[in-house]
Amino acid sequence: MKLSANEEYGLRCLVRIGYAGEGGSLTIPEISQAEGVSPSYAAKILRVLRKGGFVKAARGKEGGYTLARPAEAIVIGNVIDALGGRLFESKFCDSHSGQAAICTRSVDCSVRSLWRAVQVAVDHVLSKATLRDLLQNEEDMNSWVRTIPGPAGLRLVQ
Amino acid sequence: MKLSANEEYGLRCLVRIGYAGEGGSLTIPEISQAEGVSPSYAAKILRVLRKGGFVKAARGKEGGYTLARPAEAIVIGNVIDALGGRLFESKFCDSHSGQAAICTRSVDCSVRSLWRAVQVAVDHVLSKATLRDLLQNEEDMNSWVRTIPGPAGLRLVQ
DNA sequence: GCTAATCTGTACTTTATAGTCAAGATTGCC
DNA sequence: GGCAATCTTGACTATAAAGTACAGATTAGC
Ligand code: FES
Ligand code: FES
Repeated sequence: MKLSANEEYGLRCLVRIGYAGEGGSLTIPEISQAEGVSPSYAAKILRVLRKGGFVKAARGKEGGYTLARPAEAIVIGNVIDALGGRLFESKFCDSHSGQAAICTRSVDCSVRSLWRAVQVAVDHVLSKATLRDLLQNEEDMNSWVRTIPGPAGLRLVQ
Repeated sequence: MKLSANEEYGLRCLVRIGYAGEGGSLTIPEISQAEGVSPSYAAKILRVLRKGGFVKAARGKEGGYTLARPAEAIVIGNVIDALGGRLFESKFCDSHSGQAAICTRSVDCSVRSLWRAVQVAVDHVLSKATLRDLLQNEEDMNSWVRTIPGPAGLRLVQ
């Protein structure tokens, strides 16, 4: 259960573009340098973000990437889904092997129920966060996190 | 953000051994067949579970694997940590690149705050689940999940 | 139209994960 | 002791993910 490189850098690139403000744009070399990844790799990641509909690209001189929508309309959960897929999806149980009593896939499996619960917990946080929320400093973000109803908010406070 | 093969099969193997009951034991060929993985691979996974202190192995004829502790004393969160590591740990931000305003690693990063919140949400589910909880059918497990305070429980009900 | 800056797409290389294999060590039983 | 069933270990191969390279297409400005 790790973040993939796509997820880690993809989200950071998106935040970086968001920092450029309404209509502001950044080029691949700029993003690349800011995030400390190679231009080639940045291009690869930005392609995913573009295909996901989160950024728009302008070619040619004076080109660059800009947000496809206002930051508050970009839900982080959707971004992560585009960059790295979900932890648990319905087809998950079609792909793994094992027949007997536990994982009869689609009949009766307590493990599946647990994964589903974890996915719900993750979604609960990521579906509430928008890019707008990430365009603030860590302290403000921590305050925001505490506003999430439920444990994620509560326990972060310690 | 995917489950690794270790996590997926490791947990299922552990549940399988749990099904053998108090003091009951299973051999690698048995586990392998039940879970539909090769004996070699089952052995590799069981080694991780053994080193994590979740199962004990007996060699020789009449050997096999058995739970190292009662099922209710095995917290699934710990099992997953042993099998696949955590989503977010403090050293996470030491390893990624990028210097400028967002990810100054350890100074001020809203993204980090979000990952931390996700980790907390995951822990909230996995730290409450024990192997005992998984030794029941899916319906009972769903009921159990609903007892988790907060969103994971609530939203699974739909 | 030319040039330089930019994105786009595909193919490639490198590295990490997944999965296999075989030789060795331990134990119970006869 | 000898045998067969079992776990243990490290090295090996295969596959997927991460990261790079490059040739092509688009655009602004002159
Ligand atoms: S059937 Fe998918 S985890 Fe058991
Ligand atoms: S410093 Fe680690 S995610 Fe930004």
